[in-house]
Amino acid sequence: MAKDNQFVKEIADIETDFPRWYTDVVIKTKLVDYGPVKGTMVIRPYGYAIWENIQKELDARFKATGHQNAYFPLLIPYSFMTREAEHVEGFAPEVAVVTVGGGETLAEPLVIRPTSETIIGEMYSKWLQSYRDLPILINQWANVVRWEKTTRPFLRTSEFLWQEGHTVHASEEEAMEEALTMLGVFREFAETCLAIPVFTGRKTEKEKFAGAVATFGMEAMMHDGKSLQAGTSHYLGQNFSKAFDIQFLDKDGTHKYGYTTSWGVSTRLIGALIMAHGDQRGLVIPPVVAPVQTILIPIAAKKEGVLEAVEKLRQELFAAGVRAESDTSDNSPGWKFNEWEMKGVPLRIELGPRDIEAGKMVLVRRDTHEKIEAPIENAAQTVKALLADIQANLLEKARKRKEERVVTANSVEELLEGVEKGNFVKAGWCGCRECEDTIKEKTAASARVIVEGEHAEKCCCCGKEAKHVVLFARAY
RNA sequence: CGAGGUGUAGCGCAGUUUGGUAGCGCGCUUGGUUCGGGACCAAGAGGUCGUGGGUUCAAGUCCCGUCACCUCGACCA
Repeated sequence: MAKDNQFVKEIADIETDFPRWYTDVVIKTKLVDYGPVKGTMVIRPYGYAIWENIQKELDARFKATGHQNAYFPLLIPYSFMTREAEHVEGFAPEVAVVTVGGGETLAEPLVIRPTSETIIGEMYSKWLQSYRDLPILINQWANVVRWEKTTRPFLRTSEFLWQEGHTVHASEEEAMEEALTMLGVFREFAETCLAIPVFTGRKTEKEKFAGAVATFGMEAMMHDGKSLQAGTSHYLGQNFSKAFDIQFLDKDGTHKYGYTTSWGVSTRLIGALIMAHGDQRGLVIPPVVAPVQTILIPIAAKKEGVLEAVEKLRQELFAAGVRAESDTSDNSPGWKFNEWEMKGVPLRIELGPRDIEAGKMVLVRRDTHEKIEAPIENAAQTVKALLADIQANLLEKARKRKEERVVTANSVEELLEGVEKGNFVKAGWCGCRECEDTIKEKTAASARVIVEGEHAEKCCCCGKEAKHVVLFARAY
């Protein structure tokens, strides 16, 4: 394989120095910049455009499953946090608290939301009267703040953008179904739009959301074989409905507590797609969410007719629904090739005097680097077909890696060997916390999800009868 | 929170060991020639060396404090 380093001088080696590669790429491609406050990031236009595309796709899916958008306040009375015991225990260490407003010390401190179960629960208790009001199916697009100790752009920041769905149902079954449905929506979205195949399943007690009865997670395999939690869906049972008095009068004339769920994905998804698809030349953005799907590069731009031909082609593509841009800057073509490859644009079109004369264009795929000559006629059709093929190819590549890099282990030693080679490891587990902690301690791997429909004889740690097969991995 | 590292022009760095006029590359501005994988020539602009104090005739350099960021670990979307 050709040395990609000859093209990219300014990005750390992706195989040997992956963390550094990541920060190099997100900064140099202008996805983000660091904010002045520790752990904060500025999402720059190129990064925000990816988020907008993610929002658009997800929002359509939420609406299609019956949800409506709303917006709840950023500031939450501190006392709300303390109403659900596990919840406050989990979140208190990382909340930011406002104590002064208008120059005066506040009577009650206000929490900047780390998540909104509490304030939304408070409002739902007001809104819910009758079984006829159910289900309540609301989503909000918002920012949240969690005072994290170590941070990295997109993956963990003090403030991040996300969506959080919060629903109330009349029965346990219905709420559980909702939690699983939304997990499925996340999964389908990840595969269709981000080209990231994921593992989904229930989380262990240790890993579940603070205040949930059950948490279901979506885990994605990154380039280095580590796992990234890319989304979660929680079945909250009656924990929050009891803490916030979310009751309704049922058909039988008695008051009952509702069953609630919450589910969300965040700007971390941008980090996920970077670390899932990127290569030595930089980003590789799946066409569905790419801010620029096709970049047109004029060759010998000052020659007569070149810029005109490029602009005509760009407009034609744009009219056909392709996010196409042209780079008419003074930089040399070679510089532009590298720049736009680093920025992960799925498809490049080179158009020079020779092509124009021959009625052709040169297309170059970001995923395979393949050069293709095609007639300028019907360009939109050609481009759309290629973009679809690139999307499919990225998913297929990721799927192959996901399948190849899952191994099974019968002992902690085997588990360690597996994760050290950059694999996900399936192993039997007795279900006790001690074994989970021991495994974490000895292998630096954590239980990502419980695998459904598979059985193991023994716990890989203590040797007792296994209750579950668990997927272990080192995680971000 | 533990260990290590870095703060000097927009970016990347040298200069600190041994105190003595603030440097280099890239980028930026102007003009010209170029253009199919990071072009070239010429002329320019740009810095209270993270920050506060101290030592000294003199501090980017030495001493004390402090802040921020990065990397690796323990906890989290």
